[in-house]
Amino acid sequence: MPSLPSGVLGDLDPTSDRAVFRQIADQLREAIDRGRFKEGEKLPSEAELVDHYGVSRMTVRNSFSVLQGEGLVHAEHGKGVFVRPRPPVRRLASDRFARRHREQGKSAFIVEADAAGSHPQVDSLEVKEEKASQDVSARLGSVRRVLARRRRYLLDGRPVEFATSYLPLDIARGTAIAEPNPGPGGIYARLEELGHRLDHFEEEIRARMPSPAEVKTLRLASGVPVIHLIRTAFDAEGRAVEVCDTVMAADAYVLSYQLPAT
Amino acid sequence: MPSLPSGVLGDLDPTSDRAVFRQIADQLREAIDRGRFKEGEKLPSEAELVDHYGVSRMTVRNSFSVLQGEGLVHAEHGKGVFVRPRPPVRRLASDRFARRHREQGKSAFIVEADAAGSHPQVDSLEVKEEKASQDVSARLGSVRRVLARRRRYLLDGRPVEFATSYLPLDIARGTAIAEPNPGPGGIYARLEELGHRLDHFEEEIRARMPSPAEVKTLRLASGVPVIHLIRTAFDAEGRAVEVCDTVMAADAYVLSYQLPAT
DNA sequence: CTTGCCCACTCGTCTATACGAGTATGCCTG
DNA sequence: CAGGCATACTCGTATAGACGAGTGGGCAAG
Repeated sequence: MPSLPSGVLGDLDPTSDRAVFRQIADQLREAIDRGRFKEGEKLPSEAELVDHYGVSRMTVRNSFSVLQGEGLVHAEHGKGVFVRPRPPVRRLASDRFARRHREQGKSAFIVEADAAGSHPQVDSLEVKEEKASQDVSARLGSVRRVLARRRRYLLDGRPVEFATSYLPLDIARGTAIAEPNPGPGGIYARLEELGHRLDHFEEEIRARMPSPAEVKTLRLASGVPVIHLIRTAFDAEGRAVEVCDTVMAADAYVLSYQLPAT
Repeated sequence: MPSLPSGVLGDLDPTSDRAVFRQIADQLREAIDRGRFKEGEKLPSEAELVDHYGVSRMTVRNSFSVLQGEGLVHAEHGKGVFVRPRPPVRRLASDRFARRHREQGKSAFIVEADAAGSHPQVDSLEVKEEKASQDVSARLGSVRRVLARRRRYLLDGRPVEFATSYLPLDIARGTAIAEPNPGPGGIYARLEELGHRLDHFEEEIRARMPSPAEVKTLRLASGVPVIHLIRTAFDAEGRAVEVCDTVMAADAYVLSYQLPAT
């Protein structure tokens, strides 16, 4: 059995009020923060820590579960526990839907990812008519049924975002918006062609822990929250013409907004 | 020993691949989602679930820890495990720092909370000069030392937000901004009086799990992420005159932005 | 009636053990 | 040399038991 790198981890304080598993978690966390264990690096195995601290295995596992909950480490069955690497972050600027960005052919996601040197993918295309949820109906102004466009975005093979656009049927039915591929500039370009000149967007942002379904869809590690963004697009008459419900892996995004001071 | 409410929780499927503690967590989660256990209500005790499912106590505790990680429940020592109530949410509009909101005497936080019928408090006032962190220095344009204004915001006694404003010394030193109470309209009003007409703000938003220090300061339950917002204020010359670093309890906030479509 | 104590019930921490399953390595066999 | 298997290591799941500590209700003493 390989022994621990000396000096990285200290001893326990038996006189402390702090629970043993918390003390161990504290020491590991500090070692990670100080860079003694680097991103992607393997932590000492459970057995090694059992030997080092003279505690039972469940106590060590308890420590790991604390760090997992904080999103600091992740365990891989059969391999070990590793410092969770910070994935490349996608930056969303508040002007990403401005009209000037809508002229070219490709979607904003593809363009941005290419620019950042990542390999973008969009999958799980589903376009169908369905009953509007209570929330969507309220946002769109009491519509009963809507066109729903679902898709999942991946960067370098990793799912980072899952989004659904909802549009009133009287706007979207029978148009290019109801096609799997709505064409250059996306559905916002199509909306404007159809005479719905976009005036402004409203975005609501929440953060929370993911549901089990979201963990599965976004392949989230434990300890990674999601950013839940709901965007409503309004046309020049003040009518809500689209609601887009987006769930993002929080470790893959920074949202950036520019606001006037007036 | 009180017996379980009948019919709420089913049996285990011994043929399933799914781990027993996950099956139990699934059943509890579903019962909560369906409203069989309401907000604030006590779940069956560990001992009751041990009896009901015929498993060991650690297995039941493991189930609870899954739900705790999802932010669905919280345990209270000596009392039980409860469905976590959703706290009242504070809504932050993107125009909350617009000049027109800056005329009256009280701070935005106090005004909004009063309007919402909550009892607001601001504590942990600390105002001091200090060395700028690398990040703050970069945002403010390579300043070495800054004035830091720290404060914590509470709603109905619960801490919801912890914020630090950083200002270059050449702007803030010796002014009302360096006072614990900067006066009506806050530091933005003072900045404008000092000739720094505010032009626009830039806000960066991240979500992540809290550090242990943040858990303590905001008294966060496990399974509650934080929203990390960094706002930079620019004056009419394009100079960054303030950086405000804010950490919010994610279960207490919805951020709302209004964006032009042009 | 009030005070204070005891006790039952709750979750928190920790030990010791067992077996299963995924991974990687190296050796052995063909 | 190539393939397959044995093995040792990893974490995952589950059991059974022990003691500690916070909470609240009931009972007994004052």
